[in-house]
Formats: sequence, C-alpha cells, structure tokens
Amino acid sequence: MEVDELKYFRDELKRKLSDKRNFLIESDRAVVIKADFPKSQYHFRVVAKDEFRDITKLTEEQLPLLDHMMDLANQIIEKQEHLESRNFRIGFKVNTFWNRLNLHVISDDFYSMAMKRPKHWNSFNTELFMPFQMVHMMLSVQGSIEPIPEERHKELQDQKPLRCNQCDFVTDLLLDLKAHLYQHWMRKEGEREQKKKMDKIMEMINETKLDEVAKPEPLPEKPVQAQPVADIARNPNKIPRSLLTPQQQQGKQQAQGGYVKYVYRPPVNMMNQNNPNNPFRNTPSLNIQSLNPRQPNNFNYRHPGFGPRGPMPLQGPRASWSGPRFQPNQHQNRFRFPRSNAPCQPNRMAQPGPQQFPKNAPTSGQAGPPGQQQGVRPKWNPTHASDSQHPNQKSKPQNRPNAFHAKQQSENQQTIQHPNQNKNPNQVKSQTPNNPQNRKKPYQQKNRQQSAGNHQNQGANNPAPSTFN
DNA sequence: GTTCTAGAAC
DNA sequence: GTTCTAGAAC
Repeated sequence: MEVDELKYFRDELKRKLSDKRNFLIESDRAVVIKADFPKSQYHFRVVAKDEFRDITKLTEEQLPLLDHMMDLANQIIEKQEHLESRNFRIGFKVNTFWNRLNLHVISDDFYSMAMKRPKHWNSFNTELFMPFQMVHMMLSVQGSIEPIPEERHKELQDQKPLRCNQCDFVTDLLLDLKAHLYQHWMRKEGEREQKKKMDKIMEMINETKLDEVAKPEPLPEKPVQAQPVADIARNPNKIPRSLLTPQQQQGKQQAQGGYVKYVYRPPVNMMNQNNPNNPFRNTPSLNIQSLNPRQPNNFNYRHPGFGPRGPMPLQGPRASWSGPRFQPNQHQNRFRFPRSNAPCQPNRMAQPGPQQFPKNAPTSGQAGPPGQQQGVRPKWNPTHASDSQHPNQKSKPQNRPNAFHAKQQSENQQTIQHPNQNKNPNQVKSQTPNNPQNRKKPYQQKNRQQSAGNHQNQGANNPAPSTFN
C-alpha cells in the first residue's frame, strides 16, 4: 500500500477532533474520546489538539501539555463509578499508528471483543506501551524519547508467550488468554458486587442506629423485629422491605432491574447501551447512524451487536431485535488444548465460581464474551443501486460451511439462516467485496475530492465514511 | 488502526 | 477439517 493511502487512516484521530460529538471531555488543548475498538471494558483516548504526531516528537517544553492530558485522564476516570482509579492504566504507545498524540486510558481487565490479535495484547503489555510517568520522566531527564526500531517493534508485537497481566498465567494462544482474562474479570466483578452489598449493609446498620437514637421507646403495639441487622447480615439479599426508606426501596428495585442482573454475566461493555454501568451510556453515537442506514428487520440484516461497532441505537427496527447478540456458533471461543484442533470444554482455570466461559455465557441482550466477531464494515455507498445493502451483509456467510457448524446449528435449534448459507461458495465468493475484482476504493475517490477541497469542511458536511466508527 | 481472504500449518 | 497467519484493501 502506498504511503498516501495509509495516511488517510492514520489521520482518523485528526478528523475526530473536528466533530465535537466525539468528545466526552474537551479543553482548549485536548479532548477525551472513547476508543473505537476498545481493548478493555473501559478504554479512552486523550487526544492532543496541538499537532504532535507521537511522544517521540515531544520535548521538555511539552511537559505542561502532558500534565494537562493527565488531568483529563483523571477526570474521565473519576466519572467511571464502577471501577476505581487503580484499575486503570494510563500511557502512550511508543510506535503508534495514529498521526496524533494520544494518551490511552484503559482499564486493566483487557476483556474485550476487539482484543483479537497477539499484537493487540502486546501493544499494551510490553515495552510498546509506555506508562505516563515514564514518558514524563524521560522527557524531564533526557528531553526526548527515541522511537523503537522497526525490527524491535515487530519483535515485540509478535512476542510470545503471552503473559497475563494479573497473574502468572502464560500461553501462546490468545484465545486461551482471553478465556483466562474473562475469569479474572468475572471474579473481580463478584468481589465488587460483594463490596457493594457490604457497603449497603453498613450504611443500613448506621441508619438503624440513628433511628434507635431518634426513637428510644418503641411503640408497645408494634414491637421491633428481633435482631433485624443480624438477619440482614445473614442474608443480605433479603433485606426486609419494611426496613427500607422509600428511596432505598426505589433504589433496590432499580438495582434488581439494573445492575444486579448483570452480576454473573459481563456487566459492562461499551457496546451495550442498555447497561446502566456503561460508561458511554447517553454519549453521542458518533456517525454510526449516517454510516449504517436502517435496514429491514430480516435475516439479511446483520445486527450491529455482531460486530464491534459502537453503541446500539435504541430506536427503529433494530430495537425490535431479540435474537442472540453474538453469532450462535462462536465456537472459536471454546477452550482448546494447545496444538489440538478438537474443541473442548474444560480449561486450566476450571473451578467452582462464576459461570464458565463461554458455554453458559449470555447470548441475548447483554454484552457477550470477547470473541472473533466480524464487524460490519461501514464503508459503502448506499447511493449506488447495487449497494442498497452493505456488501459484507449480503456476501459473507454467517458461518463457514462445515460439519461442525452444521452440528452446532442443529443442536442450538437455530432457525436463523444466513441468506448465503445455501449458496454455492463460488457464488458467495464472487460477491465478496474483498475479492480484488470486486473491491472498490472509496478512499481513493475521496482523496481526489479532498485534494480539491479542505478536509474540515468535507468532514463536517459530508461525514467521512470512516472505518473507525 | 480494522476487516477479510487465501493458503499454510496443524 | 479447523485454526492460524500474512497480505491486501480499507
């Protein structure tokens, strides 16, 4: 690929700066946006407005800018009530792809659908990721930061084995690591939920004591319940309704309908707008609507939940979808012994505790386990008669045609069939947009248009059909 | 950066 | 037969 073509993609962060709807926080020198393909449950970028490509272009003079970006990072972390600040990592990628200085603010679970390649993992868990404090110190001491040589960069990207960031677990297979990370995440979610319950109990104990002080003599006709606090402590899930204030009762109802039901399933995912813990809830949906026009609610339509494509719109035909959020045959996520192709259920972390991933993982309504979901590629021109439907939607089979999938299909009693399932593979192949014969190059047309005009106006009036939304 | 495919590797 | 990976396109 020619350099100019790649530059278009590298400039994506610059383009994002021209649309305030992307901003979660904005200041005069930087903005906070969500990461388009989050590699953890919580993943943000603090993007500098000044034109610095990356940290290797910084000098000691930019230390105030770094401090400011750190302030914004802390601000966005403070907004995340579900996690504590110690659960976040803040730093830069040394050899970043993007053409604009951006600081990663990422939770340390690394539990995400978008974590698909070993290089994704290594980009955050090797020296390719430089913690903010180190960048700050190096600029303070030596005044600059050297880029990592290309050869070393590639070596680190492909580095194996992959080491868990939370324990000593080591594996060569990313899918094993993902399953392992899922267990960590679930365990921590359980701990967080327990802590919430205990905090609530302590709060109620305190309130009860205050009530006793305020009412030293109980009414004789309505004796006080014997040892209510002890009962609560024994069974925190069954707090007598009579002991709750109206506000607490309302809160309990909300909790039962909101957070609590997510306890034993992936509770937070920026793909799931319905989740009350979603940090991106009620945030702008970027240009997704304009890039993915409403589709008829039939099986030709590929639900956006099947791909890492940002928050789901709540209105329109999509809202009526009640099917699986993930493709039914995500067997790629099954546990496997290394160097064996046979899928197998048990895993090295199998033990009593939360549900085991992925057999019993939820498949409807909620965010699901990380996997190899294929997202809808948003770049296509609906004005073309032949493109009334996204080329990927009409051409890509939902599942690769093989006996294993067929067995899974029948076992799950899935009635949903992809329109291409019964087609001649050659037919499907001929429709495939990635077939060099069929591929279009909209960005090439765009480049020609852009060369005649300026980028900002083009972006504002005719939002770029970005790959990164 | 991402998706997708073909072919290699297992 | 299935998974992994490199390369092309975006």
